[in-house]
Amino acid sequence: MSEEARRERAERILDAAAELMLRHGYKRVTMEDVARAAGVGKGTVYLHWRTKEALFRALLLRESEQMLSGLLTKLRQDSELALPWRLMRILALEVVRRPLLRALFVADSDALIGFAENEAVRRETQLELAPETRYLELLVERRVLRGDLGFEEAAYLMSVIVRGFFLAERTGEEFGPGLERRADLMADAIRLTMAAEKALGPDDTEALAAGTITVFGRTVEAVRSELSSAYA
Amino acid sequence: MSEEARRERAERILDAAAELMLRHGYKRVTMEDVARAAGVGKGTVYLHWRTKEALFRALLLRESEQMLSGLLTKLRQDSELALPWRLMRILALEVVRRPLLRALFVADSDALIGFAENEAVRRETQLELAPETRYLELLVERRVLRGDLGFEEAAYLMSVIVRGFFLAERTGEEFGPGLERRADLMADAIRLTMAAEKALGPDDTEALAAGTITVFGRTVEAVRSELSSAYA
DNA sequence: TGTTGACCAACTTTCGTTTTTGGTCATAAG
DNA sequence: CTTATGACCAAAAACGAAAGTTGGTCAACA
Repeated sequence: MSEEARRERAERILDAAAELMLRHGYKRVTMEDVARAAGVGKGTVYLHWRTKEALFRALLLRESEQMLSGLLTKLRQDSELALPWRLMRILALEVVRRPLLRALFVADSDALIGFAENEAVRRETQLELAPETRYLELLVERRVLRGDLGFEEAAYLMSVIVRGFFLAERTGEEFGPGLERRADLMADAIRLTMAAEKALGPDDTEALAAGTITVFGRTVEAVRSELSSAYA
Repeated sequence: MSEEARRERAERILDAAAELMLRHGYKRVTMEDVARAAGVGKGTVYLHWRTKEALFRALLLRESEQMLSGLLTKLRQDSELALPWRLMRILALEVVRRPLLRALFVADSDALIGFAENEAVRRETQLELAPETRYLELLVERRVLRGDLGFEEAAYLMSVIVRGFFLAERTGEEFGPGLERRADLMADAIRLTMAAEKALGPDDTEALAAGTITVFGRTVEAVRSELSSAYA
């Protein structure tokens, strides 16, 4: 079978799995369901992924890959997006709008019951895959942030605000401000709490963008290479 | 039996319940355990509280009452504490330092398993008992906050930051900054994101403090009156 | 009048049985 | 020969009856 055909089949299986996972949740979906929905035999699914967990992990990785690719494209078009308040805003929105990623971050939906319970799976799958730390280091090095914030303090603050945002998303629409506005408010919170007194010059912004692209580019590469094992 | 003796007995039962709850958690503690530890018959406990849930609810209310009383005392001594960044800092620290309240807010400890699961219990027991909304209205009226923030937006932001803080407390000490520093950073986040451009004058501060004392005073009164039913 | 612990219905835990399911592999198809 | 499949199996999950607990009551007692 050609590599291309294999790839297509893997995608078809992932599509089927995504559909089923959103409808019934990880636990209720059996490997046989997935195989049937994808129009292949059960054994065939195992030619692509060694275990059920690996299959659904790939599903979330694919979703992350798409999101990060989109992010990188936008980042290349507009360097200002590398500023943390811009980047976190767009990232938050992209995550919240993709049901599977939303389920992973917001940890609310039933979709992941029995899957993301597993703290190990979660930690790994969430894009803690690397970028967070390196990106923050970048921000400190480039003096994007208030000078009196050390790396760990910056990491703590970012975590409080961003995770506070996702936590709030759990309760859904019971807040007054709509989704976009909520994201704006979170972005403002980051900027006002963490931004250096003076704005970055154009050159610095470019440099930051370049670094950010590198960091996230590496992550997306790592994600892709993990995914590709299912294709070839 | 004298009112005073009743009160003492109720306190003794609560002490026993607190001790046991911290050691074994809500579910594992039986009413008989509590009665035995308090040196009374099981029926006697039911002379004070109609149900197990009511007993443990009272426990958390008593804890809240103590915390809020302390807060009010400090607030009367220093009007500046009425500013949200000062108030939330001290409140967060007081909560985190009291094991039972900590368990309630951080929702991590095993102590509350089977009790605070119950979203109803939780919502009511957390000091959402009233002050949050009124206090925020006060802040908006008194122009303590940025003028471009409506009430709902202010409420949203406050919720994101404060709940983000408590969420972070869940993971314990894995963060770099120590507890006090974490509280400071949260307070800064509130001030920088939400404070009006210009600081309040002394008179305004006094007025805000007075209002805040009223709001929290009412809450603490409500808590006390709920508690007193168990005494008399 | 105030207190208690035996009592009971309702809930939870336990444990043996049945069913389902993730994963394998001998076989069939190409 | 390579690739795909579904019958098959051990292990895990779901089920359910029986045993054990526990929240709450109240007749008896102090």
